[in-house]
Amino acid sequence: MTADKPLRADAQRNRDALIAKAREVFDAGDFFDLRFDDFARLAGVGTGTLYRHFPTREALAEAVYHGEVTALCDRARQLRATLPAAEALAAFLRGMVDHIDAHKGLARTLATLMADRSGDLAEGSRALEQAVADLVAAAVRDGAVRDDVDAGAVMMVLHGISAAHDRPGWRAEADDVVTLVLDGLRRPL
Amino acid sequence: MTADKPLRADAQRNRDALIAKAREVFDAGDFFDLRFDDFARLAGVGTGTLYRHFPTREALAEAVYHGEVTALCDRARQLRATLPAAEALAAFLRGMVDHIDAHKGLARTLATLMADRSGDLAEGSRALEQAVADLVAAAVRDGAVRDDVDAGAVMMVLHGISAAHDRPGWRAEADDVVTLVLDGLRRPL
DNA sequence: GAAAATATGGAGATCATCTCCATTTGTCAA
DNA sequence: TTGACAAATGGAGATGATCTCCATATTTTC
Repeated sequence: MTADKPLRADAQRNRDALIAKAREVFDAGDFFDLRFDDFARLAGVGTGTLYRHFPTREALAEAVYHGEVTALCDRARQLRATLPAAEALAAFLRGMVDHIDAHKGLARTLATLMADRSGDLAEGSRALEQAVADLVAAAVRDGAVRDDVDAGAVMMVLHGISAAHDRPGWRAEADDVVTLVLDGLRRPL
Repeated sequence: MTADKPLRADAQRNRDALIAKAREVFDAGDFFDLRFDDFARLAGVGTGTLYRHFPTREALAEAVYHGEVTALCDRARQLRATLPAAEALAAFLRGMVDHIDAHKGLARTLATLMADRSGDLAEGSRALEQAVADLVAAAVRDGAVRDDVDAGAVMMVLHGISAAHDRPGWRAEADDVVTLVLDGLRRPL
């Protein structure tokens, strides 16, 4: 959503339709088999409209990702409000693995489209990083985890989990990675 | 290298030239700004020759990656031969961070090109995974690390380190991730 | 040295992307 | 409710990158 002013109703409707259809096609794993023009058709808009809202596939992916991140941040706040800090962090990380597992196609497509921009990303990634930083900081304050590793390292690990979606043993390995990281965070206590 | 039979000398020469130039352009970060036809020109071959050896940019990336992996596997063997198992594992992981740090453009370009295929990859990735598995297994035998986490989890983390190359605090975070993983591996001892 | 097989390379065919602009739609004020 | 104005639309066609075909060149083997 542009920060400036709200879109006209028809523009908002079209943008929402594009994002919804994109999420669907991403999760089905079909996005790369489609011409972008044809994706516009699928979403019920013209090519000019598609390009006006999202000049690149990556721009579209960022918008889809933004929606995912919003949900994940809500989840993080929820956990912090209801669990002790260390448990909240653990639950959040394991919840992310569940989420990626439940939306494999989506995770795969987003990881691929955004492979060239994991760091200086849109608002989305910063918000997620802040949510993870808040979870880690709360656990540090509780004395439950070490204070010499920040959220950036956890984000990097989450990125690896998300980006390695197509490994055959992905689920078990992702669970193991979360275990290693949580144990590593508790290590020097 | 095809497993079947050796290439003719001129074909081998052209293939080597393509791979060498690709590595150079990848590390310079220019690959995505080039038309593939123009890359052929830069490498000193015709478009037909480029497409004959590497039908896609991803195919070219796999060949470049294969060279990187060969070097990394050599390094792993060297470390296993000269250090105690746990130290060899630690040195290898930290060495990978050094290597990625020294070849940022290369790591970035490879990660981007191969974003859609981290798992069922070419011979290259399997060889690296075997090398890491051997390092982990040796450390388990020494009783230095837990035996309930296999090399797949370590590979996933390494993937995250490599794929998150453009984060502003990349180096410090990568070092922290290796620390977390090593501490996590030692955790329940 | 000749024959056969394989490799080459670049013009041009193919195809996906992207833009332009005539037309349509939405919003707002009177 | 209507008209003016601004913004949005969409698709034909322009643009540009990819990819293939095949005449020619080179390598290999006997």
